[in-house]
Amino acid sequence: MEPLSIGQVAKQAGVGIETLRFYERRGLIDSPPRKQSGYRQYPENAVKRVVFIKRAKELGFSLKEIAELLSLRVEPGAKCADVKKRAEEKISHIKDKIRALKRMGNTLKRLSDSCGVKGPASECPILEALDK
Amino acid sequence: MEPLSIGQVAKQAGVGIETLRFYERRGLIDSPPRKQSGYRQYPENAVKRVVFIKRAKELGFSLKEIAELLSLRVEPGAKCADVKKRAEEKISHIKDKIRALKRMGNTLKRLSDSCGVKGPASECPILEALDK
DNA sequence: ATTGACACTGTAGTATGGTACAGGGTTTAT
DNA sequence: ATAAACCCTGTACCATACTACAGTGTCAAT
Repeated sequence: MEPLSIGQVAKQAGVGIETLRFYERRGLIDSPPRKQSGYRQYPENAVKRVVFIKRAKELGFSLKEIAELLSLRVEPGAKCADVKKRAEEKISHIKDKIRALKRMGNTLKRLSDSCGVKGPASECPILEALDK
Repeated sequence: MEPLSIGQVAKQAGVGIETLRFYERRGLIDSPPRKQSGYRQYPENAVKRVVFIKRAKELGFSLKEIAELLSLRVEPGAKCADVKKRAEEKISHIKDKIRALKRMGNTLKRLSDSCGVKGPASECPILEALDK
């Protein structure tokens, strides 16, 4: 399999070239081998890794958290149990996030439902509720 | 009613003094009148305004969005429906996030459940799945 | 009157997650 | 061979939402 240039990885993963170099500096992707010219030569699975990062970001994980998730597979002495433990921590973290978002959503929904559509904003129950 | 000092407003609203000056620069709170000394003299309702900002932030609005929300109250022609529409947009974003998090949580859970505890991480099904 | 707490402006720094050059060298296609 | 397209490092910059000074002036209590 032909190694990929940074531009090819960027294009396939749907991110900018600068973003890849940024992720590399942050340790989210491995420093790939270089050509004699210094050009990066990415293995094919680099694209998958970047897509994973993108997805995790969309789910609200910070880059730091994503680095932790990714480090699960790199640590040489890591036992499967360790990985499982981290995964479970993440699951609980995800549940907390869902709960917080649900609270937020419910509050907004309650307000929105109580909102008529004709009055001036000065009588809007959303604004009034927030004003208390 | 006695006007409030910036420190009093900060304390009552539960924010830092610097935050108030920052909000003032951003146009989220009105520039209050000043004493001859230059000290800010806030009307009592300044506290409510800051609490409004705090709550809206907790509901996931950015300061920019909050400024827009606040401006709706001031614009004479603003309809309650406009505010409702913005709230509903927020609700839909929140729902998307929850759905995505649930997917990720389920994926992690499935992996975690299939994970033994004795093997080295290199054979861990979680890690293998992340690589896909 | 003097001390300590409080306030002022202006500037700079923090963290997060990138994005945009400048000033080079390299590859590829014609 | 030469031009376009690509890549390199390093640094600086963007928005967001604060937070922390430095250097100075003011207010309240004793």
